[in-house]
Amino acid sequence: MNKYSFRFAAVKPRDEKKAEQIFKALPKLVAKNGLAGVTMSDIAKEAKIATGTLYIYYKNKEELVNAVFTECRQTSFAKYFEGFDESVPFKEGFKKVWMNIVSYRLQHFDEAVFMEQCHHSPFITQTTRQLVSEQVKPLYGLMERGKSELLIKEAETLMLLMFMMASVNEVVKYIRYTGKKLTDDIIETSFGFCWDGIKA
Amino acid sequence: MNKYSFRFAAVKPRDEKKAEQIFKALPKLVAKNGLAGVTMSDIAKEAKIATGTLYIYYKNKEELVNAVFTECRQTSFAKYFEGFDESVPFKEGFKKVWMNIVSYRLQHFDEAVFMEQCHHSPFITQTTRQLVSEQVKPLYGLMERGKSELLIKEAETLMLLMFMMASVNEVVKYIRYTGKKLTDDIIETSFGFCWDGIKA
Amino acid sequence: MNKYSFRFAAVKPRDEKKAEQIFKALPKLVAKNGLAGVTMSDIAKEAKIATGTLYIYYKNKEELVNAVFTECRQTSFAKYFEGFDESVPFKEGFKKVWMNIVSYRLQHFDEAVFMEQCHHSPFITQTTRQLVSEQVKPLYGLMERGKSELLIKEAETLMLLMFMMASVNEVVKYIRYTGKKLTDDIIETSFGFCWDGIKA
Amino acid sequence: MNKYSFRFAAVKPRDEKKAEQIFKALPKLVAKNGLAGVTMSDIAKEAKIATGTLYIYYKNKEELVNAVFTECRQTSFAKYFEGFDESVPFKEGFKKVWMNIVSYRLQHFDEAVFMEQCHHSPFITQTTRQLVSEQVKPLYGLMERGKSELLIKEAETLMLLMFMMASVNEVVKYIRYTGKKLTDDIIETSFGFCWDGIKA
DNA sequence: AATGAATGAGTGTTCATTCAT
DNA sequence: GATGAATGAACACTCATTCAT
Repeated sequence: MNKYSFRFAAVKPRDEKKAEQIFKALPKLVAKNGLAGVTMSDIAKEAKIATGTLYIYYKNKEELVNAVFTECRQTSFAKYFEGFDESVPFKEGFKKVWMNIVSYRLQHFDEAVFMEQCHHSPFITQTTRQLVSEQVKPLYGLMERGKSELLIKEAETLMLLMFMMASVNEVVKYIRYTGKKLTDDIIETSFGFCWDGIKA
Repeated sequence: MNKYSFRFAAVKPRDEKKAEQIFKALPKLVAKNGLAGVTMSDIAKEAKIATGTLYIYYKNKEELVNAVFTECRQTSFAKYFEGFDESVPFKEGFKKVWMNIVSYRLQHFDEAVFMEQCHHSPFITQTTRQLVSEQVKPLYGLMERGKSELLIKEAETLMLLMFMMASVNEVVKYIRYTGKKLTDDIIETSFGFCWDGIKA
Repeated sequence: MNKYSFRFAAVKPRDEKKAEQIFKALPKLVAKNGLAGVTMSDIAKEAKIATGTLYIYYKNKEELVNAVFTECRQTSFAKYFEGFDESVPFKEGFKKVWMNIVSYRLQHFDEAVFMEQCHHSPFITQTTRQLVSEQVKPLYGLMERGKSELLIKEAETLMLLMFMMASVNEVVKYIRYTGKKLTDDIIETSFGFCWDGIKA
Repeated sequence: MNKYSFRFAAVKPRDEKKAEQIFKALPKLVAKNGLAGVTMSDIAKEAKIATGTLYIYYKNKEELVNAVFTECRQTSFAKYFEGFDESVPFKEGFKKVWMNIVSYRLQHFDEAVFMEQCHHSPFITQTTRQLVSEQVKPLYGLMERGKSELLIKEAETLMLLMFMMASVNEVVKYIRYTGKKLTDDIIETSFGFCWDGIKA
């Protein structure tokens, strides 16, 4: 750099860390107080930023909630097939996925509660809801493979899937509300409920 | 002043019809707008009374929500064993109860949504939550009879129960979100998931 | 009234006095601080009511400003022809109206300032602006009579009218900014400017 | 370091081009949205600079508004006597000035609106207001010459001047609100109002 | 008891101003 | 100097609650 060079004015760029803080703050607060009880001021305080700053990242509360909701789902669905191997026998792969979902929801319980609360809230827009149905597709594929291998009951895929998710939610709630550790025993019992329920 | 005069009558501290209107208004509104979006003014309007009148029946919003929540649960649990006959074989009785729950939740879907929304809301007090566990007891008894007859897996009753309720919720959601009629086919499939999952 | 009669629940009706207080508060504040500087909280304080009460009488700030603006104009235009007699010679009648306007604007200077400020504000809607042009019609009629009697220059009525109002505003501002009394001398001089300017 | 180095030069404390952009932006925005509706961010955007930069040129919003207001008045008053020749007969010179003012205000209508809006705003300080009265002095001189030549009514100079400006404003508004071209006819009529009003 | 106008604390949001880059 | 993200006080507006009728 010399006298002929002009450094273009440096600008403080949007801070990725702040986006992350906001993303973490909302589910935590919702799990504690319900969507009803969370204010923008609460979110700002939890994320350790000023209220005004929230509005740099999101146009308003609705957009903030939708964005966090969408990202929550994306992040979680991304994990469901982690370590899943197409080549292993169906039941083993299915259990892997079932277990992945249980693990993720237990570790991110706040997010799970947040997403459940969002479902009937006026904040979540139709656009956001449509995104969700896209994300479910890989799970459909899995279930259909099970049916084609004649290992799974010949029922509508959506019903099978909803039942599977219901069983997942059941373990997660059980662990959370009893405060117990997720032992192998509990896993086997719960997965047993699920598998025996749907196996051909 | 005589027996026909009611000026100082202590009776009728409340108009049962109004209480009923309030009781119906809240779940309806919550199902539409989420607990977050329901105001006392909304409730009054839906119940066709004045806002001030709400405060004659309930001390404040929290008490109103708790009261309606409690009554919702009570009313619904009261129906679960309707037409249940101790003397019929276990599976038949179990299916009767399972079906009762499904039917009630479908017919009173707003109430189901309302209760789900309440679960993580700051409105529902600890006292109210404790009431709930009382109501569940008859279901415990049912499940334990199944275990003692060796028809049901030897798992913790709470887990079995939660799994049963999960399967109920699954059908209800399935019917609601697909908009389908609750056909015998769907009933058989769903109950099949549940029964095969827990049967010994 | 007897035991068969039911007094319908008495309700506190909208208080006309409050509407009046709001109507007076806004122009006063605008004259002091400009439309730019007036908040709903200021208006409420000046009208000695709670901020929330403003929203019982008006849906929002825009409606409040438009309503007060419209009423201001109506009230003032209503006074312009007070004591005006069609049968007196034109110049005399014209002077009466001119003087009425001057008097009114001096006595309600705040309102005059308020209305001027509104003119270029984003608050005043197109609907409100259209109302204004209706109110001007009687003045048009007056001016046209002057022209038909060949006492007034043969110019476009609108121009004559605007010039007349300009001369009114000039006296009003003069009195206000110098702090002088409105003497006969000043009246004669100012009206002279106006009359000599437009007389045939 | 020598005379060709500017490192510590006190010169160019500000970029004249930026000052000009700011000066143009404010009246334009005020004319569109009213003083009430103009934000520092709006000004920055319209002037194509960053908000922070505004604070390099002006300490705060009040100073900015006052500075632009003052400059507006200075620039406009500077034009009023352009092409004015002391040696031509009074009426001709007076008309020249009257016409200059009309022309300037029509061409810079935004500035005229801006200045009118400022008059009752909390932004304009007493100091700024005093500056204004200085600028008017040449107009006083003009009017007094008319009186001394016995061409103008023997009235207070301030009144004559205010009346003259009122007539100017009237034409300007007339042209703007009707959307008409400023024809010779309109000029003659309007100037006629003014001149006949004040001529001896 | 019933009403709904009135209240004012609290909400989402904006915006003048600051500050790290 | 220039930038625009960050700040938080202040705004328009809402809503649980009170109160005069």
